[in-house]
Amino acid sequence: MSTIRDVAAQAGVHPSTVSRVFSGNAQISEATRQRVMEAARQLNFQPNAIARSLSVRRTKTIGVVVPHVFDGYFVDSFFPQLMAGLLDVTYARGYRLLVGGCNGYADEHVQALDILATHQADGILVTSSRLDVDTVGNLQCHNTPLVLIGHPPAQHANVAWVDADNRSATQEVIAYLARRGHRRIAYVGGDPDSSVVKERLEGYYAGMAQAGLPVSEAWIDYGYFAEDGGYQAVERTRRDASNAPTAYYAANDLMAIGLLRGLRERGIDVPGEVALVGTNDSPEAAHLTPALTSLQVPYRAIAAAAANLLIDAIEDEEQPTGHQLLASCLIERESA
Amino acid sequence: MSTIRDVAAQAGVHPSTVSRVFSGNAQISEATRQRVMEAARQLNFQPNAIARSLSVRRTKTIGVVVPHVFDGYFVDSFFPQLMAGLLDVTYARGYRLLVGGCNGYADEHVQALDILATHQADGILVTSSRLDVDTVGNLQCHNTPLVLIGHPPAQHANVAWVDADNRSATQEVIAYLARRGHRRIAYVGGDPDSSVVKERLEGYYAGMAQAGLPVSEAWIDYGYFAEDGGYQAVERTRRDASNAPTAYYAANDLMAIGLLRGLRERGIDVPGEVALVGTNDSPEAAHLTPALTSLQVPYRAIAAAAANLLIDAIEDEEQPTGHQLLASCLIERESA
DNA sequence: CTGAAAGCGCTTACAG
DNA sequence: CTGAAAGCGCTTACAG
Repeated sequence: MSTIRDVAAQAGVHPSTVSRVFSGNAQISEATRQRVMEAARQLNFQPNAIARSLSVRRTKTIGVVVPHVFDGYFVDSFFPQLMAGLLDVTYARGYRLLVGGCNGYADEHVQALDILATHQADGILVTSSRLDVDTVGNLQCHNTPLVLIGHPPAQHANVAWVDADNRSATQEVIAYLARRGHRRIAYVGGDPDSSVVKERLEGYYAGMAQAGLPVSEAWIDYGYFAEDGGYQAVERTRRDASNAPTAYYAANDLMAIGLLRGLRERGIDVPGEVALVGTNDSPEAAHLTPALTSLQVPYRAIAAAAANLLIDAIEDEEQPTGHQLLASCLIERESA
Repeated sequence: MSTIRDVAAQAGVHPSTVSRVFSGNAQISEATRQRVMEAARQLNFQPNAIARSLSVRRTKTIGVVVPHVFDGYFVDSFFPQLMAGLLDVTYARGYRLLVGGCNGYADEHVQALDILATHQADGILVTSSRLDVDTVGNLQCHNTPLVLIGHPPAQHANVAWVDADNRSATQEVIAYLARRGHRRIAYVGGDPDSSVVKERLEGYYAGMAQAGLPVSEAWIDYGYFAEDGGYQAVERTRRDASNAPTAYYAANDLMAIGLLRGLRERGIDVPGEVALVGTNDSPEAAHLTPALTSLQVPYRAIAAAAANLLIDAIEDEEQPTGHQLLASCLIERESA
């Protein structure tokens, strides 16, 4: 690989001149620009991005760590939509995306911290749904720009974040179900430690309260975001036949599919006897029988908004601030 | 941010000593290691990865550019499985993944070249299904390690690649259909310029020939990998009712879903009157009615194998060589 | 508009 | 085992 030096020699100019023609923003006479470009072409020169990054202290890269910790992470639509939104804006704005893997929630934070601390990226997006106070604090204390996808812990109201309207959207779903005459509505929530699940649970309680409906603890279950978890929730929520739910809200479609299977096995007709609403509008939702009514969460738009917030901050050389709550949309199909 | 200098000052040693304790592989007395670590802790020091990269000429990053050019790219299971496989091995081997977007096939190659030329990554994975000779040549002439996911053009037999057994797997599917008594079998292929589609078409012809079946041009159609393309293929392939196919093989599930819709609209029963086989075993395949028989392509394993090949080459400081052909597996369900 | 120099923050032969 | 120095390949005030 040739360097700026080689090109300079070839073109008969100083290396700094070569640097100037490649960095774009400098006054260079057309004649020398030509000479330099020609020399560069001959030597097949392209500036080394790493050297440039070290010098300008900017990598044109944003980091994200993906927590493929639960079964089905790469099957659910969350991940591809997240990447899609991130790539939409990083590409448009001339950035690249540095993706790190991890092997659990704790490690997710370690990896994110590592990307920040070692300056591998100009800023970082954190998607963890299990953020604790310390983690956010640690992430913030490197003053590299940081934006969360999801809500921050209450103590860190100052970090920038963007999220879906989990609480109110869930509340709306419950209201929708109540309007259709359901009184015993179950909530199948996924990982109980995740903040989304907590927000949705709040929305569930709010929706029930608003509709004047009592809540039985037996209706609240956690399917751990997996198909089998949804399946098992059927058994657990229907032990007392006289108190069995007539409607289920599941916090992702995978669990809704498990619920559907469990209900079908018991000969319970959906939506005839029991209504079912999933979340995420996964590719399979439209193709189930009955087609699954699902709460579509705008992950792609959320990811894009987060990336924009982050890049804005990077380019303005300040910590990102503010937050955005994007609206979900209930896709009504046949199951409810 | 503190640097190696600050830590050296604090610990009363030379900067090179600090470097040595952090680089791991150097003889350092336990006493000075302690002093250095303590100083680093106090100053919250972590080595700057960019500076290190410049010095060692290694980024511990591999690049990939994702071509979200066709409708449904982020819906199909190819993309998430690809990322899953890549993350599995990059994570395990201490690498990160640098992902670039692009806005079309031509740009895909520009981006890949850019990542290489600017040394942003130690090696690159190319997933393009529309590789031409020049592109591969250009990519190779930077002698950064390169591995293709998919077949190389014939002229570049020396690049390393890993792919699914597209040709023979498709041939097997045709044989399977022929064994079940089908004689008029259609091929709905996706983007005709993509190499996968060409390989599958070869497999189709081979399968038909092997079964002693004539092929009618009317049975070959391109759905451009989109649901609607599959839908439209129904009309085009059935103009001559007496020659209408009794079985369809579609090169992805999205198109198979479109075919299913088109057939249903015409009152044609699947699998009663017409058999249908898709490709990729997308999440929705199992949940369609009838459940879709689909050729499962081991994308995650392919991506993992490619990443391993690439990282092996990077660490051995040589161009990767060889290739791997991973077996697909027909998931038999109800549609065929 | 262009050159000469110092610097970005590490690493690593070379001595001792 | 540790220090002093040169180098990785750029950028960017500072002069002129």
